[in-house]
Amino acid sequence: MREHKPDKSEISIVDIAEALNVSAATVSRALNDNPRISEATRKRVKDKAEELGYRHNSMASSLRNKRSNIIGMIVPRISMYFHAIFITALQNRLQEEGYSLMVCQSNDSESIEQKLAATLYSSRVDALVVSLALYTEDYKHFDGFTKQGIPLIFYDRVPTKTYAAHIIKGDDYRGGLLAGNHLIETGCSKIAYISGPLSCSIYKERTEGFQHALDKAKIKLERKWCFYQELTAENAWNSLRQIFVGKERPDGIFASNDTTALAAVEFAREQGIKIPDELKIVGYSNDPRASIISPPITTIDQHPVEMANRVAQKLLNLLKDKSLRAINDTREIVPVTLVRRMTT
Amino acid sequence: MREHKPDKSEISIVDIAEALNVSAATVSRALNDNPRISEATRKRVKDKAEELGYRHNSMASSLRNKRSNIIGMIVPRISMYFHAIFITALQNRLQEEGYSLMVCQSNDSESIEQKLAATLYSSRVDALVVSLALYTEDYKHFDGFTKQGIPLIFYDRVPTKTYAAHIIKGDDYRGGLLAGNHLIETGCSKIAYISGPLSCSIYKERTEGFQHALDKAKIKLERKWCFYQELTAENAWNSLRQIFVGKERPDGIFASNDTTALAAVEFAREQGIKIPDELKIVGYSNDPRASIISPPITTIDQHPVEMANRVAQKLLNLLKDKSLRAINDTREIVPVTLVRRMTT
DNA sequence: TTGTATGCGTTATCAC
DNA sequence: GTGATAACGCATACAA
Repeated sequence: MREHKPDKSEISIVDIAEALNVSAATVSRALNDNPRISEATRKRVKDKAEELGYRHNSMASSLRNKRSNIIGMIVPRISMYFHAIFITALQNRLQEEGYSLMVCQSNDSESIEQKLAATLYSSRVDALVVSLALYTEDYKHFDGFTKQGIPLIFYDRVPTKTYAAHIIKGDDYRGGLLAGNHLIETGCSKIAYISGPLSCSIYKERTEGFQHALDKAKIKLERKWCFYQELTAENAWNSLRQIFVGKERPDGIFASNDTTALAAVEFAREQGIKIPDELKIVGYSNDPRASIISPPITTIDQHPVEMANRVAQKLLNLLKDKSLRAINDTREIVPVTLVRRMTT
Repeated sequence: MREHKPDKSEISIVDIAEALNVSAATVSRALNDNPRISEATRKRVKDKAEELGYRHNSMASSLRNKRSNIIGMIVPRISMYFHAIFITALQNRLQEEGYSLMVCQSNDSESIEQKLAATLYSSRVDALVVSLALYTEDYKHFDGFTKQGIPLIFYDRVPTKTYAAHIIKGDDYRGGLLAGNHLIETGCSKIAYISGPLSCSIYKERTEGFQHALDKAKIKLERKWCFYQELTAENAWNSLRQIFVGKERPDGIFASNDTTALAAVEFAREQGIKIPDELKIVGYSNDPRASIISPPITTIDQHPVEMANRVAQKLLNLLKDKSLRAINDTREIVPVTLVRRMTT
């Protein structure tokens, strides 16, 4: 028996039903625009709902429907330009379809990534979109999603080993190749390379493409001029100091992100090294900062919006048609573009 | 009667209970580390849960508890440096306490902001954190939160009119004052001003502080050198062209964000105007781009991390102690700092 | 320390 | 076109 609760402020469909002398089922149907309900009742219900200040309870609804309409997302950091743009584009698209994005940051820590995966897993997200942390080489923490048939999509930084999931990534091999070819074509022969760790797919593939370009031109990549590390400005400066310590100096640098390319330009400025005459630089990502510094930096554009659109499309297909989930290891490659500026 | 479902893959506490010959209540308690349960049972339950691949269902839990452990958030754009840093700091703190952040972007559109507020409202977020869109001057879409006793906190871009909500904001008045004083002290007397629209609290207050500085020095702000508009690079260029169209030129510019200050530096470079000799520039926000351009830009730091920490603290207090919700119109001001660089 | 019973708010199924 | 009912999974009050 329902007791009288004078302070009961939350209105449920039952309250509306009572007020209108109809059943809760009818109210639910009317509110959901179910076609089997008369126009008149629909209106009566909606008006009364408005009047009573009813708000839909998506927890109850989700529990009943077994879907939360929430898409989980794990990214390294939202402050990275590429990811910020990607997230925005994805969010705009998903919002149109009634989904919300729950964006979490791993801060490039594998252990945080694991915790977030667990949390999102029990939060019952309808799908998970991930760009991996820098050193994640084991993907067990995502197994549950696939086992439960929850769509799992990796973008940009994707598994380097075989793993049952959808993958949508940039053409990093080509990016590395373009960068290498471009440096060579503009006359470089002694090239330094500052890369991210090879545990991370994007750096691994950029390295392969870059290496291929050098091999073709029979240019050797000097061991002492190669770095594989987290691409912070500070690390970049340390590497640059090491690279320019001796008499023999490179005439080109491929930096695997723009933060590092930026540091290289600043380093050269400090050292009085002329760009592009004495030193050419190519970065990666087309971060806005790359076009602001003097000289503006030649870089590789990854087309984050297009990548987001492809992820959105894949996601929506998977969400709408469960039968598509039988296949869970598709792979798409998004083209990259070299943007030439004044450092080459 | 429970039917046999061969493909039933989701394990509930009932399944664990049956497997262990205990009640569901016991399982629930064991899983939640309820002290009134024996160590032995707790372990048995947890082991079995692990074995069966049980995952907690937060929808059911939320429905029952009437709390979602989700904090809603509406920001203009996550690609703005200030907001990206703020969000990250807030998220890190809230995660420690078991809350998730649902970050939504208004894209500076009031109508999107309204929709997001409605969605988050029926998503049953436990609290809402908002930085307003550029032209939002009516706050009705947030009324529901306060009515339901859901903590509502505005940060940075806050209501300009009296509104029952918690406010944590930067000292924009002081920021404007500092910028004005600094330009005057470094010798400017003919000052141009490119501001955001005055519908937005931050620009309104920066304008007041700036105006106060000029008044004190008996410097008049020329009508034709004042702009109040969305602070995009494109708008900035248009304004700059208008400002520098005639013979009489300003010797100082206060740009109310760094995007605009950046444009001013580039404009000056294009026009051959010497900075800081012929023209001094002060920006706002301490965006990383401001320190990268040549010459690096003098700007105002808003201390996003400190602001986020204060919001987190306020939020957690409100969440933990419902009695605090009696007061819903507190106000905190976070100090700002002038960062002097080479444009002044 | 554990079990029983109940309800959170919604919606699908079946009946009329 | 509408109603009655059950069930989603969990956690609490109350009993034992």
